[in-house]
Amino acid sequence: MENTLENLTIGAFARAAGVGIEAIRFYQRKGLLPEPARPRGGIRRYGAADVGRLQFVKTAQRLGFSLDEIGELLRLEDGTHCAEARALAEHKLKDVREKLADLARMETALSGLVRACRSRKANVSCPLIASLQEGKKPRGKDDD
Amino acid sequence: MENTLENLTIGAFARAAGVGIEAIRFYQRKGLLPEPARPRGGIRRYGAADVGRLQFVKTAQRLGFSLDEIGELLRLEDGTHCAEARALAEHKLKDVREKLADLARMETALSGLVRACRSRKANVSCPLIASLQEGKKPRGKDDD
DNA sequence: CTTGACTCCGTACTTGGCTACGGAGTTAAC
DNA sequence: GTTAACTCCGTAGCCAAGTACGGAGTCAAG
Repeated sequence: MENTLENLTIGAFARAAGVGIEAIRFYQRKGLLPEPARPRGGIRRYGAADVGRLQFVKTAQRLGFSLDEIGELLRLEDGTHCAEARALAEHKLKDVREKLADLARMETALSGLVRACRSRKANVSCPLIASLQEGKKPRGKDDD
Repeated sequence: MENTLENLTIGAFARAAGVGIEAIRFYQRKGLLPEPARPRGGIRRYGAADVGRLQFVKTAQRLGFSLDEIGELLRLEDGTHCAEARALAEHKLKDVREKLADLARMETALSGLVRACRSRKANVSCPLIASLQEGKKPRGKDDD
């Protein structure tokens, strides 16, 4: 049987998404990826939708989400009932927006550094810490 | 000796930044946080700058940076020579901008879901995977 | 119908990032 | 000046996220 985009062996699937076979099996055990049925004891086959799902897992991971959190995001993708979905989505949205704000501040600081480096050819530092402190509440002894 | 914001014991430092004492010592071993000198065999003291640095570590971690990468970011903060800094900063900037783009797409998908949930009170799903696929090169067999 | 590459599945090992433990020393409060 | 809480430092253990291994089964090409 040929190995088209809708008929991938696990090895071709892994190559298509740029991960190892063992990682795929690991994600399946975690419930993040489906385990297609084996035709009468044969081998499982995967399709483009699986590749997309796996790439999403890797992208989300890079954005700082744990596999458990990614599982929650995938439940949203898969469509859950509205009440449940909405609460979860709002929670994730808050998280994503905070990350966006922090990353944007980091972007500003880094691009400032690059610009400074381009003009004056001297020793420069980069106020990364200070830029991320803006917009965070200063911590007191009682706010845990 | 009192425990002011510029004269923190490690315990107060940990509480101020919301982490455990052992984590601080771990970051010190990794070179991410300084180990202040011990006054004639006494105990180390920490200040507000250390708190900021530690909070930066935690924030960056949440944004998907590993401790090694955070070490690189801190080298930028601390000011290295321009040539080196610029290359590193440009590299990190590229990474940050990719993350920003992905997070923004995720934000769009999630806020769309929340909006949909607010209006129709039905079963909805959330095209997270599709939204993140836009702007990614479709993978062929030769582009690794 | 064999051969070589691949799949399946279980188990074990590894790495990154902490967390716990414990004995010896330090400090602050009484 | 003793006591309770805290610090120091080394070592060990833990959890998340994989990675490696290996024997048995499957598949496709010759």
